[in-house]
Amino acid sequence: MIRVFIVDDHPVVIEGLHSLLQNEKGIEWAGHAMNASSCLGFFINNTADVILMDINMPGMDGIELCSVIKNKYPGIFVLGLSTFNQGIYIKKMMENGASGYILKNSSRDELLKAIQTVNHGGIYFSGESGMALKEYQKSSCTQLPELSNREKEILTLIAEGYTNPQIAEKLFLSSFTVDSHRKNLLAKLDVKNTATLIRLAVERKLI
Amino acid sequence: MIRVFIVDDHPVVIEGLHSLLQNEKGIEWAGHAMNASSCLGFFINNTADVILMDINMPGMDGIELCSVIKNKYPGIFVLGLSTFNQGIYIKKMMENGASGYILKNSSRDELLKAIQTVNHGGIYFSGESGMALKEYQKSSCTQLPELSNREKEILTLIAEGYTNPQIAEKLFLSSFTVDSHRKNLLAKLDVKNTATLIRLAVERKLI
DNA sequence: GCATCCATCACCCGAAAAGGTGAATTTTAA
DNA sequence: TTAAAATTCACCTTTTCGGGTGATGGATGC
Repeated sequence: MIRVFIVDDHPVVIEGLHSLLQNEKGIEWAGHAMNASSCLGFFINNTADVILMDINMPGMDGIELCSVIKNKYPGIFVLGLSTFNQGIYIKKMMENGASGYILKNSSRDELLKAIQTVNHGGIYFSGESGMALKEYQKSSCTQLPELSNREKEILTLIAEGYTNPQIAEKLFLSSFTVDSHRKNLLAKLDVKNTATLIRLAVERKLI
Repeated sequence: MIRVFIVDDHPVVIEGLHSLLQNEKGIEWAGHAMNASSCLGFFINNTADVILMDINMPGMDGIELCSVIKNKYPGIFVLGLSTFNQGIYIKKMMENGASGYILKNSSRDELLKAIQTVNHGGIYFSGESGMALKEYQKSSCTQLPELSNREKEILTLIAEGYTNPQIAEKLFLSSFTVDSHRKNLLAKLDVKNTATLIRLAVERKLI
């Protein structure tokens, strides 16, 4: 029996999910909340296995609530829930400990599949949101200024810990040249020093 | 109709999956291969929607094959398949474009669920492998030397691009002190300069 | 009580990075 | 063909980094 709790500020959604899940064997309706604080209040004296959590809510939003819940109750699995397919929110939700993400207009089968999957520790994305996540990750990479091959090459060597003279020796270049490329990298990516350069490069998977 | 292709060097596994899937409506058996090269050969003149791919194979392994397949045929979804629950392989497989991972001893239901999920672009992890992935990520972080709170604080500020004097000002410390912590970070994490320090920190999620 | 780690501060020195400016050649794209 | 971008090289200055060494007080733990 999987105890499911809902957090959503739209009564329609709560009702809809309730009617979808109420006759489902294996699923128990643990309760619902319409904002973050009443959700946290519920979990002081009660518990559940899976929380279906809206991302957009007044006050504390789903992303923050998710983080709080997972810190306090790591055993409860959170499934993100939203009307729209917004990669950036999906990503943030996952970074804050969610186990997956589904759309509110998902089919009953998909909803059940998602609940069952996350309930035993799995990760679930509905097809469209999985796509959106990949799209987002792609777009967040391509919106960066494009680097030339030489620049990428030098960026990689910087990340590997080589200094300008060492890179120059490796690539049969003057140390001045490497320095120029390095400065161009800082300018192009709009960062001030090696630390931020490498952080950006790793986070955006440029290397 | 989802066309499923299997790559596995164990005849038993192929037979087992075949009998599991052959009477399933919505699933079509596209074929099988027992090594990477015959798999690639198949896809020259044929296609499929989902490939169930063993991770451990003689010759080119599943991780490499997955990468090749996804480069040549991005529309085909790959589902990793293995007997054991090894986080590191799961992670590599995902980095090479797989859409998920299941264990060979998964239930028939789980297998179908996984195939359906990845077929429409979703991401699927069986409960145990999702756990293993998280475990791996955790363990790959904890095997690093532990940093003190002050060190973590300073590491974060370095990654944000602040110099020693700027950090000193922010934390009401002497610039010498910040420099000491910085050198300790380099020593503890066994890296030679800021570039490798930040790369490690971002990759291992220390910040 | 003593060892260990943390956090703090200090100094010397050489190497490296970063900011600025300028310029030649080659490649690429419009 | 012509303009733009990439690649290459050069020098100057100031700041920052990184290696080494050493010291003090406080907390923690055995």
